[in-house]
Amino acid sequence: MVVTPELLSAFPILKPLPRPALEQLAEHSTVKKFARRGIVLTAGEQEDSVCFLFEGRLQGVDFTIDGREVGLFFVEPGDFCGELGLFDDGPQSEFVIALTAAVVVFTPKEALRQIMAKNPGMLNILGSKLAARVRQMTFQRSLLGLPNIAQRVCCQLWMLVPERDKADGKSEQHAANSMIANPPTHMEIAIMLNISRETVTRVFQSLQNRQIVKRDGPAKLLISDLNLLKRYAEGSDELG
Amino acid sequence: MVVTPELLSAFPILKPLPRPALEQLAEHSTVKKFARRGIVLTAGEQEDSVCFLFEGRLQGVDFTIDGREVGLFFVEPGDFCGELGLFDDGPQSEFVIALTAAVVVFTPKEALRQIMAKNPGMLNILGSKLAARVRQMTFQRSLLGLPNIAQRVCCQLWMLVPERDKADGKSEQHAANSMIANPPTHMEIAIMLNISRETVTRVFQSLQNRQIVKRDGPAKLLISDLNLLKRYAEGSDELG
DNA sequence: CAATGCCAGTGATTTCAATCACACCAGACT
DNA sequence: AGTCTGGTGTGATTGAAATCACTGGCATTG
Repeated sequence: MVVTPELLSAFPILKPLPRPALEQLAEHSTVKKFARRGIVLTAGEQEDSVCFLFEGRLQGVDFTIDGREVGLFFVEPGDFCGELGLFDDGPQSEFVIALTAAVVVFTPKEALRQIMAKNPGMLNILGSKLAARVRQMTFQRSLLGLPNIAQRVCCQLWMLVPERDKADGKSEQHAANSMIANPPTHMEIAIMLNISRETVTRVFQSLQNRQIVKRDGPAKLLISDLNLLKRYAEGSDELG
Repeated sequence: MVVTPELLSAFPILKPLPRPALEQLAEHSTVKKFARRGIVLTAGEQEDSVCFLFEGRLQGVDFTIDGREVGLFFVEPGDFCGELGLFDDGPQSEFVIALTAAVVVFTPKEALRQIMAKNPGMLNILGSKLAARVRQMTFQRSLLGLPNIAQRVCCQLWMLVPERDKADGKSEQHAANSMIANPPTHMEIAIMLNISRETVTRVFQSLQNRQIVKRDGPAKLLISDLNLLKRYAEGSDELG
């Protein structure tokens, strides 16, 4: 499928690039569609592309020595993954799989490297992205230290709330609400948090009983009370 | 205290730098000594130096929302930390504390940035270091997925074995041995692995009973049988 | 249309590490 | 010497989450 410069400029990191650079990138990029469970990047492989997610949701996963699946991060539309290879020529550090049907733009590392070399702004942006990744991993690790499992789930849920809704309702009196599109399955959340699928289910039940979240079909999770969710995430309140 | 170019060139990443660059860095660098438990870098602060560890052992730590300490990584002599700030101007992502008395060289970010800009080799090296950091965090995360706690401890222990000794004894028949200088306390290992201090103690007892490790004063931990330790780490054998 | 597979929900049971509550030891300090 | 402190060693108890073993719903597919 053809990739246009316009498509690329839909991604925040690429947006500031000059038109010729975008054209150059577009020329070498390809779009690929993945079905649920499709493997986008393979750990250990010498992947030669960076993946920009246009639609859907991806998850970085790894496996323990004894074969258990471990969830590392989620990738939301507009974000990208596989950027580690831009900085060294090591292997891809983890698997990236599609949690939902997904549309991904593959841009060769080499093309991006050339842009990076010419374009110090780009270098900075990619550098801060990598730094952000480290910060995010650090946060995720600190989640695992929480002894209260329900709090862990609430934190993870909070992170899935769209950014624009988070600020909402700070001053407002009524219960601010939001929606998570294509939410991960209980299992997918479980491996992120090092807990069992059943435990995630039970926490969700508890949240539903308290009218804090609500399922709306398989592709939508409504958050009825953002403030309350946040309180649970922060530990100000405890889920019995 | 005065920092000489020779001192700096003791660090693998700085070694390939041309002499003038080293001189420039040395001029702006300072040495600082820390006592055990000293705080080298503070999370949230806008730290303006990269820390090269000359002697001792450091640990990156974070805290959960409810105040528990979480161990992130160890820093060994010859390695460095606080490099995230080279790539963006965000705050230091975690605390770094001295586990033993330590000698640390502080080199201002600005000086390093200048070198980086002039010196594409340096950029690559720092880039791959950051990439290595991500890989290392990914691995550490996967450790936490191990259901067998003893195995976790053995993996962590294995990672503390000096690199040069690891290859050893692959072909040899006799039990290859090694030594970990200034090993972390049980508590410090515990927070890395999300387990309690007592549990670490019990695993160590078990390892000592099997003559796999042996204390030699507080500053030395002897590994009497590297191969066996590795087998436990890999899960080929189980510690009752 | 069965038929299959995947996801979610739920009770019963088990297990195993956290916690608590100590004792002990070595080194630092007075 | 005496006293503190920080690290370690150990047993008893307990509690919370994993596991097991199901049910049932919904969607895809032959």
